[in-house]
Amino acid sequence: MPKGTFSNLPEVKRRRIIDAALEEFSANSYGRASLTRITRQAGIAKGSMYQYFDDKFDLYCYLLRLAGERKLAFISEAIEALGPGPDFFAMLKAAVVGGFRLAREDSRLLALGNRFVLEMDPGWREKVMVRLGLRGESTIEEWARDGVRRGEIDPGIKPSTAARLIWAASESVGQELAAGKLSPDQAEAEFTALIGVLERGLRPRAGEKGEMNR
Amino acid sequence: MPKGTFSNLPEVKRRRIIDAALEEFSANSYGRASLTRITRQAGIAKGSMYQYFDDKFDLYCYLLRLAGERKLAFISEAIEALGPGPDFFAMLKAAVVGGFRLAREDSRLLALGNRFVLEMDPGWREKVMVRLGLRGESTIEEWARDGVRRGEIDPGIKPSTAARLIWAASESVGQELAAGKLSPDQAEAEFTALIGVLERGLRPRAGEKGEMNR
DNA sequence: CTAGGATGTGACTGATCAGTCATGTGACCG
DNA sequence: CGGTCACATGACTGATCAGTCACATCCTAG
Repeated sequence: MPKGTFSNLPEVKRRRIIDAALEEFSANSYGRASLTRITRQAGIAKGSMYQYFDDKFDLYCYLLRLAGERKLAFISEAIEALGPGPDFFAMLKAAVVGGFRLAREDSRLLALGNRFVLEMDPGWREKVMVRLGLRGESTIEEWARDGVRRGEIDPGIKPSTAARLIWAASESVGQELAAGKLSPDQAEAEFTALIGVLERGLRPRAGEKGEMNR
Repeated sequence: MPKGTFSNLPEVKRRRIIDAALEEFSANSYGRASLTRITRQAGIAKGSMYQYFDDKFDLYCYLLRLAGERKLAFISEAIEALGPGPDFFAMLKAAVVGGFRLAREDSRLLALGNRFVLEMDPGWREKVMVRLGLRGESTIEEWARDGVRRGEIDPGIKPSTAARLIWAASESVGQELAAGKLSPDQAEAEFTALIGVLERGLRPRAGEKGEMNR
């Protein structure tokens, strides 16, 4: 976490630092991002950065937490707008598309998160997850389990299989959105198309018993 | 390409160098992989490496080409074993699962390729593709176009959508296989389950016109 | 006005890296 | 034997980095 000195900083300066760091970490992998460049960009001395954060890792985790919180806010809002007891697929689409909306606020926040999941060393990723107190991407799998229970997903399909497909689809579009190859609108349309196919594949069919696994 | 001196090397030494380089580049991203470590591991002087290759990039491309050729061999073999005029989904499954078999020969070859697609800088990836004379991942999309023509895929689904789903699914499983989180057998089973769902989602349904996009 | 804690600073340390180059070695030819 | 040529070598260069630290500056409390 940032040290007390950071929260004491005048709003403008803090903003400048966050901005510079976000710029650097969303454009480079953790390893290639340079504190030296960040401090230069923010117009502060290198030593100052160490008044505010323990080290590079600490700064990175702070930013990632910021990004995560903003994204979660978008997702929650989108889901709540759905009203009570939403269908699995409706919820999914709302969540993913809601998350994409983060790109409209600040595409660097989205890019930061996407870079994180591409980060190569799994042990390092785990360390970050622990620091941030997060579980893995098991949420979708839980939703899928509920979906099966409610008869919205074919019981012959393992929840983990459904979750993997959905996760992979959302990552695929999310990466292109963050890379700027897709506009937010295009990304939304693209994911809608994907989820349409997946829904066809996952929903139970009348008159079938569902014996695709095991 | 490697210089002439490299091909003149005694088999054993060449093998040692390839081995050390493969180890390093499959365990680290391009940026973090160290030529110094490779030469140390291979038991040669640093200068010698520059007798064999132009630079780090040259060495990397050489390895990636090796990996690509081996993988393609596995894929071709699997597809040919299918006989003439295979169904889209049969071909797809054979290709992907065939590719996975590379892991049995040398999991580092698979890991190298997977690391490449995770590599962060798109401009850099493009540079490598150009050097190796490869086109993008458009092959699957072409297959999908053929699949639509032959009525194996719902005409309401864009080939690019189908291709994206399939690519994402194979990447998802491939990454875990390369990371050692899945055995080759598990990976094969996992992908079979995924493609099962996708097939249900993509195949035309009797009595439907197919109006999912546009 | 002054003492002292809090905060700002940038030159410095030690590490690592890709790539270079002067020098060394050994094999083969005349 | 001497000369030449292909290859081998590792100390060196210049760059970059995270992180440190002795010192400067500011602010507040007494």
